[in-house]
Amino acid sequence: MPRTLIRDLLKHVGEEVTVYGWIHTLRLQRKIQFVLVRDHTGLVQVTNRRTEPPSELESTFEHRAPLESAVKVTGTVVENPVVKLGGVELVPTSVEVVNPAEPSLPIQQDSGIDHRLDWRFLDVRHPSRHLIFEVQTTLERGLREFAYAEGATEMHTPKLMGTASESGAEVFEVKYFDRLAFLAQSPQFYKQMAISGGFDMFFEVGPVFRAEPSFTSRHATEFTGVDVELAWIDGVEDVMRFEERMIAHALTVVRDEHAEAIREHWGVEVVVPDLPFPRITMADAHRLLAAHGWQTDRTKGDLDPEGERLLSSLIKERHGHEFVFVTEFPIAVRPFYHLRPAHDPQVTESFDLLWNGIEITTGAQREHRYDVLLAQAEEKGIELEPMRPYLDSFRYGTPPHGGLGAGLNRMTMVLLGLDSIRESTFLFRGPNRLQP
RNA sequence: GGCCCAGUGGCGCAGUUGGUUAGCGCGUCGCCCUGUCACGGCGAAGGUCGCGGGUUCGAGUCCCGUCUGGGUCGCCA
Repeated sequence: MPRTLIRDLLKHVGEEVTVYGWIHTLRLQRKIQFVLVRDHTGLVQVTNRRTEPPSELESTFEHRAPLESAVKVTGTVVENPVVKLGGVELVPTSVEVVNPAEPSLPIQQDSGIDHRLDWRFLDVRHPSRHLIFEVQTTLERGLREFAYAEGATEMHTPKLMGTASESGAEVFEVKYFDRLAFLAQSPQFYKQMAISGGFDMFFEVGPVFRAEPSFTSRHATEFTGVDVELAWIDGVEDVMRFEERMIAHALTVVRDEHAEAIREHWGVEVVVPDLPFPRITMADAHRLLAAHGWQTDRTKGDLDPEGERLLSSLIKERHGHEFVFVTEFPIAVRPFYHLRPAHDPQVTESFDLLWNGIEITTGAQREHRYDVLLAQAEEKGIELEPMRPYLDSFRYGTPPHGGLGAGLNRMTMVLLGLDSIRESTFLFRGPNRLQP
């Protein structure tokens, strides 16, 4: 029998079908057995009346199909309003235990996150956890769809690098035959090189590695980055306009496809944000926050996590908006390749995008003039020779450009209101976790 | 890395000012139960309370050390 997906059973009332899935719940009574079978599309109640003598099928449920066993159930789809789950039930004619689970599962739904991560494959079988990754797929697809429609080329840049790309301190070293290589902490240099290479719009979704021993609910040592780079821009505003439209599109797709399931499983309403997103300069953000009691010992002018949360809540109060672009970061907290505006050389043409208090993006217009780029790198005390190939790419007509890097797992976390990036990462990598 | 918190049967937790056989829920196993839908009922198995040391007549409980994990800060997406 070919497979029928559980969500499609209503189309097959009265027919004999076979569903493939896992034993979700067993409710075995004297005269009748109720067994919930789950596949990735839903749950169905398998209803089996006991017979005298007991059928093969009956004793299978009784003794040979522990919870989470993989099964194929063949039976007739019967409409029955008494059944709360979808109003249909499957009256089985045969059950094949394809692969039994061991009795007594190592985790349950309310197990701690760390323990669940040890048994992640079991954890993500649960419908609400499964949904996280369905949503993340749709979110990624929405972002990609938009970029494609705008004319982007999706590129794939190396994750092995011969030199540390930016700061050096936060990259992983790996053995590379008889020398050292580094894991890419962003496609930054490569995507700019693509702009120099004549690609008008660069798009990449790929792994990003950070050797930061950060112990927070929003950090990982490996995560999925969404990178965009745009050529021939007139200013950083073009980058922000691109991103807000891209996010609004992606969230529209997510809402259309998952709003109901997200409400059911996570109690969250998917909000498609209005355009444009609110914007505030870092200087204004400081003034606004100071007026609301924010105190910081930071001297360099960046926001701390508390400042980010407070700013987001103030913006939400004033504009009813979950997003806010913070612009014009001071040069001290930005890398050498960010463009400095003529009107104020102490700031950069850059931004962070906050979503409900969490930083999900950093973006900027880049310095495309070779001599200025060199001067800014030297000013930051950066060794030039190791990044010669990058610097050389600016010597032959690089157009003005800018772009952004966004964290896909962070976006999913904020979207669903999850309390940790561990939840929105299938197999999390952190300072204390390399397995599974 | 700093600070804070936690570690008790397979899982989630309780354990009162240190005091007999360390409880509860879920799960597991056995028996019972005419439609359940968080199914229900009865019974059973399963723990040297993270590890090491100390205080005490007596430590899950107090002290020191250590390991593991969580939260937060720094840093960032």
